[in-house]
Amino acid sequence: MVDLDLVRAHPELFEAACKAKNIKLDVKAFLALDEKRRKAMAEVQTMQAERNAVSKKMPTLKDKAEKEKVVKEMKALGEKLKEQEAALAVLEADWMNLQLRLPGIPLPSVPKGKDDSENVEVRKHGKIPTFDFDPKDHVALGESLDIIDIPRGVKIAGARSYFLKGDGARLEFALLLFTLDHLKKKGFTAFIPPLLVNYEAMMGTSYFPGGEEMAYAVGVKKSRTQAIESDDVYLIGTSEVSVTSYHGGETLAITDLPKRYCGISNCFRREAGTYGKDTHGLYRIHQFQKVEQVILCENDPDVSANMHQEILKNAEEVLQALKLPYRVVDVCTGDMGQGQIYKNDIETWMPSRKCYGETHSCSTFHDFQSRRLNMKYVAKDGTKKFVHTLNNTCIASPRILIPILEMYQQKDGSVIIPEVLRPYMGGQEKIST
RNA sequence: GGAGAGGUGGCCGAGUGGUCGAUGGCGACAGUCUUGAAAACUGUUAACCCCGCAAGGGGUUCGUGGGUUCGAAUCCCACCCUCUCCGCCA
Repeated sequence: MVDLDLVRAHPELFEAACKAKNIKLDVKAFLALDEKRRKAMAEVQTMQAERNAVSKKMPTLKDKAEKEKVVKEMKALGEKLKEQEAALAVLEADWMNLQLRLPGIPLPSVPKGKDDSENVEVRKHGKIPTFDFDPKDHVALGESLDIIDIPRGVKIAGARSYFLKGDGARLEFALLLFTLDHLKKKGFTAFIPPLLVNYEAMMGTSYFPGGEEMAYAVGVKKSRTQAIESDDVYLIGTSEVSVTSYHGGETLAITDLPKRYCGISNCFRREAGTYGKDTHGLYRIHQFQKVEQVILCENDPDVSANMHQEILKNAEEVLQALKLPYRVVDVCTGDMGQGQIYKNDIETWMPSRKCYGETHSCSTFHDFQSRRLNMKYVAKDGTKKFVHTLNNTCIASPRILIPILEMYQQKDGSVIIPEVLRPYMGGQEKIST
């Protein structure tokens, strides 16, 4: 959600943002509707004012004939009002639908571009490895070590499904726990959040409206064997949804800020519209586990910019501890989400793909989400302001298993366990057949 | 799943058809008193939206949505949520 006064005063900013982000939205049409809506509101409110004034007088009317006359008039007014209110409700619904699709305006520093091919590399870390043997990819490694079973995952759950098994399952939890401990040292509070959330949480974090087909809705209308009522809850695609919504509707004290939160959760993604894309292995799947950093801070661009760097650094430190080569990119306008105004991806080197693959995504929203979530704080001057929100992945598995397995594989087909993870695996040093 | 109770302002709680955005209390804020504080006393104290440069005016909101009515916190219907008891269960 955006500042409507700003839209009215400077529609061109939002038109430019729509164009840059490839959002099909007619800002002028929205403003025309906004005008129409306000006109209709004025009419309705005038009628309501009259009704209220007469109603207030009603008990004082003693004369029976006069009273009857007034009642008759009010009845007519009431009917007309009902019609106008219904018409206004239609306008409001259309208005809201457009209003929720207005984009956050990218910061001036964000590179212009149409899609991820135009993201701009900021820095690289680590050395791209060479192997003195014929390296396997993570699928082959997972299969030979019996730690990943994709065919059986597909058998029971369909495409993009998998089992992690044995040391594969343990390795994932080691990664998650290591990351949680890392963030604990950085002052983050961990959350195991609801995985099923209501529409408001999806809307508040700006996944809805627009991203409905990306989320699993729970309670199918009809199964093969029986009709089931929908529960109107949705499986989160990231704990950002639950954790950012945690203080929704609240007014925080400035001394409470910044909030450094992290959610650990399963994440569910329908991956609609990605048919045929990244079908191999564990890169793009329907379910995974993630530790996500979430920040709520003051409504100050400098403060949130610093927080952005802080959570970016936290994630980089995890990759450095795992000794994985990665690069950081500035995400271009065309590859940003509706609400994001600045975004970095971290891409980790994946030997089998012979390229860097996105493993982290660090986003600044300013007050875009907090306006939707109605999440404020009392500023130094005593006024209430919307907080700034940010979030970044800290680790997401099993996608991160791709570089780990592939980078740490040995000639004999075994995989060395990264040193920092060994304490979380009972001191185990390698996975072998 | 069965039975019952309930959802009112920052909090507690009154309010069963009209001068009710809502008595009272607590809290918070300001003032009087005090060397200072406490106590006491006095006053102020909701959010959102629309019009307006402003002063100000108007509207909406008593869980949510619908209905009855000239008029709804109050009556009717549906739904959501909370609590208590019983059953079932990780």
